[in-house]
Amino acid sequence: MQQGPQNGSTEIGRLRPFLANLASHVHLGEADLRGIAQLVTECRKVPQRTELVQGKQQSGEVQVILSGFACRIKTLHDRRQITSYLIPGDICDHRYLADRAPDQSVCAISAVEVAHIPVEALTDLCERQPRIMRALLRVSAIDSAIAAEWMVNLGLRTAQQRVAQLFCELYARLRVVQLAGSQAFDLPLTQAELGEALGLSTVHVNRTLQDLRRREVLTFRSGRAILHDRQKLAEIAAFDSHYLGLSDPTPNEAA
Amino acid sequence: MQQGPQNGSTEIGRLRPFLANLASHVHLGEADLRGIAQLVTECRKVPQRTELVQGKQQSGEVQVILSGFACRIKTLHDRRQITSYLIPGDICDHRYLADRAPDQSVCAISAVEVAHIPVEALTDLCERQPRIMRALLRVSAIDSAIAAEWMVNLGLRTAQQRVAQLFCELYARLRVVQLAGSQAFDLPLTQAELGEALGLSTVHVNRTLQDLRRREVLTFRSGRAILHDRQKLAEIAAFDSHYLGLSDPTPNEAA
DNA sequence: CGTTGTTTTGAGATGAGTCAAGAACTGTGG
DNA sequence: CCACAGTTCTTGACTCATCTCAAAACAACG
Repeated sequence: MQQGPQNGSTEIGRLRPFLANLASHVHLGEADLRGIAQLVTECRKVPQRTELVQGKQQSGEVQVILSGFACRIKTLHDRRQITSYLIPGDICDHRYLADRAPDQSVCAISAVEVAHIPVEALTDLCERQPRIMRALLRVSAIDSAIAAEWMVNLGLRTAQQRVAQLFCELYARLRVVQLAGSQAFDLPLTQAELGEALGLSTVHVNRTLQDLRRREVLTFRSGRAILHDRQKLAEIAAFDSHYLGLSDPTPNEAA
Repeated sequence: MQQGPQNGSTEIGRLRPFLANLASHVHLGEADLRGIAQLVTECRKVPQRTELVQGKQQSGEVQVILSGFACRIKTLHDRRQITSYLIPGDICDHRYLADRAPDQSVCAISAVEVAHIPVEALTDLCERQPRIMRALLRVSAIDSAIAAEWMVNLGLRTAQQRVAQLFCELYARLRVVQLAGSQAFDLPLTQAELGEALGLSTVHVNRTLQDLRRREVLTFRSGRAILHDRQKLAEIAAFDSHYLGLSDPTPNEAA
């Protein structure tokens, strides 16, 4: 299950979502991609419900989701708040940038493949390739922007709107890594897990989903989401994708 | 009102809160401080309720709060969500690190003094002084950690707990910049503004504050907060200051 | 086919919101 | 120093979105 560094191209294959994510913000050349791929020291599969990162525990490695879904979690008493969903291509914890221990734990929702990259090696690479540093900073900035949007969700939106906005967001993010079709995508979450992210009880998530289904806007069933009417969904959510920074990457600089 | 670069020491005086903030995470020497101070191109006072930063508008400058209070805001329809409070020493928007336009606007709550620092000059300085870069990244990481904690607030805590946690947080943060006494601090917010941050209606904030006052835990009145019983307040909030990263800075490296 | 986890339903409870109006401040100008 | 206008804070009464509890209906799976 553990594997040493491979020849670049194999790793590039596995890392595709991550590289796509980075490249969607800053144009990266073949050399950059290979450079990143070569830093991967380990690639492991973890079963669902496993803790990938323990809060308050520094590790010297960055973990990147290659496949499957995970989430960041904060716990209060015995209740959990999901502070973000991690999809393929996402970095588990951005605090490595500041050389700090994570303040949240990360938990696999489905079975997940993660790549490990030593922080030090990554930092070195960044020094040599500022483009890569920029890409990492942008990814991190977007992470913050998503957090802000989630605060709006929790603070201002109704249950309907929260669900709608979350599905809009996930659709947009999954498209970047080619994991969403034109109107559907896989999303291996339970309604309980949706509730933990949206600040709603499971029961209420259920009722809200039923309603959206009845209105033929969104169907979410057995791990698959179908957006029957994206227009309408975005309207309900008052969704403005701007915060996801999905505009075109800064113009090409080199190949 | 606008001022060119001054000799270092004057600027260091004004910038004290910012420098204290940075230095609380990474030890910085005199030279570092002076270096930062010299980058300030402008120092302006703005009246309360002024917009300091416009969302979606890139400016090439970082703004730092020197005195007074401000907040970041996201708007939905015509309702506002305050996504963070900015106190002296805080950076208005961290997206400069990623060369991106801010995605939130920043608004002065009280009259505020802000320093402007050109991003480019700052970036240059960071390249020469990695310690400074590290400090900036940590400050930004803490900003994210605060955001996560606010999500817990909005998603999991009751009105009581939200208010309690917010006051605990502000107390801790204000202490860093020497703006909180042992059990009281100035906080020029209205109850409505508290509500916009906490996801509560003004009326409910009012009732909650009254309750905390009656129980002799916290008094918040005419812009001043008195924490009669910090212990109790922290208990109510289930406050764990860990996320603020207030531990001692990494050990001294140079002067 | 029993076990376990997830989704649905129903019914009743409640925290927080809304609306509306009055009281208490704050600052301003005469 | 007072009167006035504009906020901000309080209160009361009523509504409502969402929660809790509890049990039933489904699914998935070895």
